[in-house]
Amino acid sequence: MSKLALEHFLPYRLNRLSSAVSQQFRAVYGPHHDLTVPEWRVLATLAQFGTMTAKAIGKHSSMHKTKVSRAVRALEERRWLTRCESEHDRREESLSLTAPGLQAYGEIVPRALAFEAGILAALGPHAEPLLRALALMEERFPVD
Amino acid sequence: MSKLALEHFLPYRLNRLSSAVSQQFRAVYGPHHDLTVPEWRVLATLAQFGTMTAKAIGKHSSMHKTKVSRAVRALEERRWLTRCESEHDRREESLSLTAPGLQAYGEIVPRALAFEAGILAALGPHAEPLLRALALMEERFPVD
DNA sequence: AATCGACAGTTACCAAAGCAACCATCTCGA
DNA sequence: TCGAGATGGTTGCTTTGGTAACTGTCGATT
Repeated sequence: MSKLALEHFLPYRLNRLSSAVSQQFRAVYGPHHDLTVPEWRVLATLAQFGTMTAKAIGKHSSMHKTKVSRAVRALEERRWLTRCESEHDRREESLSLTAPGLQAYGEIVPRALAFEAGILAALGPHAEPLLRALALMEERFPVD
Repeated sequence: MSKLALEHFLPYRLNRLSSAVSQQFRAVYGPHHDLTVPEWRVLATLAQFGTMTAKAIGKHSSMHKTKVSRAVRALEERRWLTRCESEHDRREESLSLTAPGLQAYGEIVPRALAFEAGILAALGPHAEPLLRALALMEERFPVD
């Protein structure tokens, strides 16, 4: 009978690693601004692209529309984001960051990049191959 | 102001990939035996090591004790697992798989290995570096 | 042997995520 | 122009996961 060692099994390892990295990453924005992961993703996406709709945010950040909806509301209550009804289609809303939102983003980004750089530096020469392998796997497991 | 592209950000990419792989993997044991991920982990761990306690399962599969507790109960109700009070310490229970549990495991494992092999094959020469990088990162983000 | 702190495991409670139903609006075709 | 289906977004329900409190047992110290 074939055997399987869980600790060497790829899906398990990816899952474990992803959780650990996410949890550590929370320390980057946690202490100052208490964000959830979906909120962070909405913030980052809006900062990256400027004004856009909830649908577009969800597509770019791989989040279900309910997750986006709730994260948007949370950021709105924090005054980091404003809604503005699109004039040519009143179903959708144009979302954009406010000045405080942009400022918070500006504070988080350098630390986020430093966090990532720290991991890549620890990988040293293995960083490059890892990123290539990641890209290949992302291609194999595309966004739904 | 520094910029961050979410789709290239390592924690995001790991998280996305891990979810996608896990979801695809559910198709491996999903259709025949409807297992959750924690249940699969308990099954795999018990099959790997034979009789052991819930605490030990949690440690090996990186799961919180409540997750283990619930997965164990679910497998017990399915008659895939039996509890047996340890005689030298009545706080802990010796858990082991039943014949049906072992049989289900035996059916799942080859397909799980094939699933993993498929991914690694698609990575081709990038597989080896990926695994090395994974190991390095696991070292950097150890189990709590 | 009585008690205190540690420990295995369960349960209760709360936060987060997904699914499905829903509302409002748009588009397209008769 | 009006009706049917599609679409952006929200809300309610259910499932899942985590934290903390609890139960019962052990080991050690007295």
